[in-house]
Amino acid sequence: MKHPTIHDVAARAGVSKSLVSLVMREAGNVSESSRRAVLDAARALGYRPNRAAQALVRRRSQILGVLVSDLHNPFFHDAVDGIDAAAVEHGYRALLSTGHLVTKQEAQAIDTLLELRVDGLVLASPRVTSATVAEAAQSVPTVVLGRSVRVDGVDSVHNDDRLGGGLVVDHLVERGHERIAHIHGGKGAGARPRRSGYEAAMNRHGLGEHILAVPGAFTEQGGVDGMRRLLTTKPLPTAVFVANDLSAMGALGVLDDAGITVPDDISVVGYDNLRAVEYSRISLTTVDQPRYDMGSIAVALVLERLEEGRRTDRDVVLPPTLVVRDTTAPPRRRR
Amino acid sequence: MKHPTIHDVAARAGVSKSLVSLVMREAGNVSESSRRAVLDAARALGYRPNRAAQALVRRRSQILGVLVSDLHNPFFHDAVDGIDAAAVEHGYRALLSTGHLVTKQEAQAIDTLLELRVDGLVLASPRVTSATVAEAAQSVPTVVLGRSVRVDGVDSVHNDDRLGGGLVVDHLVERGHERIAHIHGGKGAGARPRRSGYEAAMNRHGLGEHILAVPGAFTEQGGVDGMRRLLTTKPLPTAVFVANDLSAMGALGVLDDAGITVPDDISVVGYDNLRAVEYSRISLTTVDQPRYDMGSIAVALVLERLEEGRRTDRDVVLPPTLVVRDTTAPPRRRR
DNA sequence: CCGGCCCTGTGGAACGTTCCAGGCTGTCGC
DNA sequence: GCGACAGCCTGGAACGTTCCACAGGGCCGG
Repeated sequence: MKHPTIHDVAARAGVSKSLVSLVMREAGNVSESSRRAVLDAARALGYRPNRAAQALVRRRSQILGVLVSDLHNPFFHDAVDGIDAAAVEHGYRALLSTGHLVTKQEAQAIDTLLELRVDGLVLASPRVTSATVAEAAQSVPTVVLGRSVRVDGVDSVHNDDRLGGGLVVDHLVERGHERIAHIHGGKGAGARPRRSGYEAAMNRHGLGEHILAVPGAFTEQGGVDGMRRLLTTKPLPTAVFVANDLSAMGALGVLDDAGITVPDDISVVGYDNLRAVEYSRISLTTVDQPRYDMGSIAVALVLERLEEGRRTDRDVVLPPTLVVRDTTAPPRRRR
Repeated sequence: MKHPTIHDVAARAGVSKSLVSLVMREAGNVSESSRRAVLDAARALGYRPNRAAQALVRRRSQILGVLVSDLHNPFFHDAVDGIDAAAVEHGYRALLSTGHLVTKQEAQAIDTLLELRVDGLVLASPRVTSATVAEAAQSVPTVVLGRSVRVDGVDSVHNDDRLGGGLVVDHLVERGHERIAHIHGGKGAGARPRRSGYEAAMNRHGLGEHILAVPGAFTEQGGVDGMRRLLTTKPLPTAVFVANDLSAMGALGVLDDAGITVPDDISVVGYDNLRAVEYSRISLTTVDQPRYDMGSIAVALVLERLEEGRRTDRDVVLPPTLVVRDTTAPPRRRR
């Protein structure tokens, strides 16, 4: 339980602590014999460099902090894969922390990361206020993933949610739908633009009168609540665009319980293209975002500030793509 | 980008660094006026204590490291919830790292955590060798979650996979099945005992001759491969116990593609009771493990060693429970 | 009025590293 | 034979904290 230090290694190898340091970080100008002696001593003692001490003197920890707002949402898993891979590739390690969708806990998680003096911060769909984000960005390069952000000093990478919302409506209209409703994502990342994309497209198609957006959330429960609400509307919509796949799952469950068949009675579209959704009761039509790439781009953005000294803000927007599967069909002739 | 230090705060507040330290960690014996002055100065400067420096001098970081073998497997999400909650409750923070199911990456992730001098380590279904686990345990209290482990100095918490495997067979036998096959989980955590539970139960029911275990893995792909293999066997089994839910999803997909109806033609049982599985094509019969509790127990085990100085090894085994849903039915009369 | 103690506050050492300035050898060129 | 220089190695300062020993002042009791 007692950690050997560089001094212990030095003593055992019969050299100075400086030499050990030189060997450990593979600096040049060390004789082969000393190198060997040090390495042997280190192995024998089970020496492991203390990153905290290292970070203190170099002012770099080589660690990137990642805040994941909701570990349960598969959207983040691929993003984290991308983050992790990019970080490692550039000699950094990613450390995750989560706030379980609770603002205060998220803020504390960010605090912990910042106190640890991570070199950069990736906030995946954070729920915290932009003031908190701005504050973080003041001490370390920070990028927000999954939502557009207008805070000074903060970069962001996200897909074009507005466009994605439009894509969905276009597809449904093409299939012949007019009464297309939307269960929106509340304060979730990207929820607003998805909704406005929906509304704009509806208007564009001359279906403004059929616009109907009911509240939901980016969780299963959100979809359940939204769909229940929707089922009380007088002429049932013939198609529903649900804010994300997770909530679409919930919505599908409600429809099933109500004996409403998808897509015969009603068409459903989600957003995110989660893998699990392919295996759902019925394969969901959805919108895909390049999650993995978003993760690696986020890291690239952090590194640009960190290593190249960029000071201007960047907002990277990636295009979403429609994935048509089995939950969308033309509407029933008449109801 | 320059982090203010305790000295900066001291200068601004007109006191000594020691006083600032006293105030920041809420030690007693500080006058109200000094406290206020320090707090104001800290706020004005945006001071944030440096955990690395703190950790260096107290030999505690108040951080628990968590290695998650596969972020994509929902099994871990609840476990992490439990870990996080328990950690926070005891004044620690959990930091996650992942190895993406690759042994070497996992080992590196553990290394990073150890170099950071986390106070304890929770390894969730690690893929690394027990030598690596033992090594980690030598420098810090370590508990393995999700698999039983026989390494000295390491605690573990897991469900009784052997019992779970038996539960599944009992259920199927009770429904009238005899040709019950198993797609096992390879080297996955708990895969071996689940398999031996299956085999023992088969023998117990006098169905030893029908034992048929084909290789799989704890991933969707594992289930796909296993089921494809199974479909080539001469008299098709009437029921299949798949090593975990994730692979059961894959297996169900294969059956669907082959035009085989579940549960009419064949019954399927998974393991883990993932939430998504309730919403799958057809609600999966599965075995539930108390994931959240496993997480909090893991933390408790770490803390027992850390704060109470326990030195004996503990192996906590939790009971699994069968969750009967829609993928199991009596076998077809004759085929 | 003095000794002691409590209360508040201070400086310095230590934690485990890195980095800098510099110190030996030994070789080479002239 | 001597200066220069390369190659290898060293001690000490610094990083931002905590903690310890101690200091000054006020107050109390005798």
